[in-house]
Amino acid sequence: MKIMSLNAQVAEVFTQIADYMEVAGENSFKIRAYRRAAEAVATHSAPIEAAAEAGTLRDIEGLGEATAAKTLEFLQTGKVQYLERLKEEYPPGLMELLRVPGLGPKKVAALYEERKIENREGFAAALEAGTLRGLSGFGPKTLENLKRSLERMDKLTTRLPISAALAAAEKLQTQIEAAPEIERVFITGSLRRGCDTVGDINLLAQGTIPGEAVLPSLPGVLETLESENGVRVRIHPGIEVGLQTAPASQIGAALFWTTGNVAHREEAVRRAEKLGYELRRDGLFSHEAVLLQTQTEEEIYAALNVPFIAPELREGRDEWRAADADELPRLIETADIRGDLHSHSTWSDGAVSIRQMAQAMLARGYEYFAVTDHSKALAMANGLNAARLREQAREIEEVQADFPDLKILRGVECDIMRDGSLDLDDDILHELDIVIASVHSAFTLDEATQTARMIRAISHPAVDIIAHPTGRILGVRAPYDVNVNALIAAAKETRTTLEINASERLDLNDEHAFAAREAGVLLAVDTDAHSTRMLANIELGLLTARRAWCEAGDVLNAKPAAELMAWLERSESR
DNA sequence: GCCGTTTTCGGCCCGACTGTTTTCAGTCG
Repeated sequence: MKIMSLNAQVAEVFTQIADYMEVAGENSFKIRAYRRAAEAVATHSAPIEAAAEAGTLRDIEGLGEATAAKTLEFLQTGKVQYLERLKEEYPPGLMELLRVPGLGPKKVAALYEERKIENREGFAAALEAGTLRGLSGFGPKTLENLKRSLERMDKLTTRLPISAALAAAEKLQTQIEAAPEIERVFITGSLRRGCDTVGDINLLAQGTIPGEAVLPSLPGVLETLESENGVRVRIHPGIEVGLQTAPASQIGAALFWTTGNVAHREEAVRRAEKLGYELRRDGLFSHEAVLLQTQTEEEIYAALNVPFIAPELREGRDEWRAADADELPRLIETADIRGDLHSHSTWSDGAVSIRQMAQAMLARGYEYFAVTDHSKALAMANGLNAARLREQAREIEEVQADFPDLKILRGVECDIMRDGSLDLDDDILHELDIVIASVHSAFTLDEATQTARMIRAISHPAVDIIAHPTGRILGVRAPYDVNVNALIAAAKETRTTLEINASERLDLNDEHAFAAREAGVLLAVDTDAHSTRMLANIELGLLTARRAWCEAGDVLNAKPAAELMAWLERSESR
């Protein structure tokens, strides 16, 4: 479930072609070419339709004669015949099977050709019935692992990741605000609270015409649904969007009401009652039913005798008590972030050079950033060994000379091996300014083994940050089995920082980050940027940090450069 | 299918792990 730009849609076409070709057993270089084309279009910094119009598609590296032609075909007709033919040849359900960890193209082809299995349901049924025994390549252990894989996949969320939801919501916001008699549109609900995934998108319009007059006629709306309040529609490709409207005199109450969550709201209603008020969607009323100030949310909280409670805190957790005690955190903000400590360059699998990344970091107003390319175990990502890291140091030095106002840290994202050892020797690790360690393999270890593996890495004196500690990718990969509380305890003891990875991972999630912060573990909010446009994802990480009640002091990369360097040195000598 | 300071064909293409097809094919990142 994704809201997609044309770039993303074209990229999706190429990815699908590549997937079908895998199952068809096509030449692997051809498949790679389509995957590269997908990557090229997805990360192209301008709308692909602009390049198509200007006739410059072929100038995009990774697009050649065939892929440029297919891009044009898609932009003109909304389809690519080549893909349509592949879809006729193979059941689309096979592509879903390709996503099952442990099933690759060869096994999926075997399931289809030897057992006529066409989709995940058929596969699950065959696993259950034991009819796969005797099929070449499907021994008892493989079957057991595949069963575990399916169970793990069932735990995957089907909710919309916040990145896609925000993009969709902001687009709708602009469209609705263009309507006459609508003054302003607010994003509300779980999206406003910064939840990492959302079930639907809720909007609130300040205006005098009902939502029914606007929302159903917008482009991309598939159907209009039943709704008690306002109007609800389903938009392409299946997300529900609700729109309520309120006049300016009621907008504060409506915003408060629709933002939720329910527990937070109910407590507000109870408190209002105690004070002799009635808090409703359309305002805060006294006994005499006189409308009190509700043009802003701030006025509602003031009437309830507490300071304003930020949307990210409204989870019915502990925010009312903290508000009573005047102990609400001064939540971290974008302006508090001084740098990004996790980024990639073309030295490994990044899309841009160190120099380009430096320019983008400076443009964001950062004081510093760390170049943290992959280590050698991630061979596919062209990970670096010690020799290449030393070579890279020379380039960093060159770039650094041209950026006097930006401290460039020499770092690495070092793979944590299966046994918890690191992929690089201590001598090179100690040469670096900063070492991030992370897991990119053996996701299926049992919890005790996985936890011990990671604690060994956390305890390594050279390791400063553990990146994406649970390995999840929203909507793609469930977290591996690991005891996060044990990781937090180990991080606390060794003064290791845990990451809130602000990409499509949001890992740590808000609850784990909350626990880490409570334990006194420092967090790093990093984008793991593989391109300059990904630097904007810092906002998503900050929402998670705010949901974890983080103040600037809880976040490593909110420290000024000098303090950061001092912290890194201290941590080196621990 | 893409690409070219190796320029229009012939490279691209890594390395670990795992289970099983008992000598290596398939999968993963």
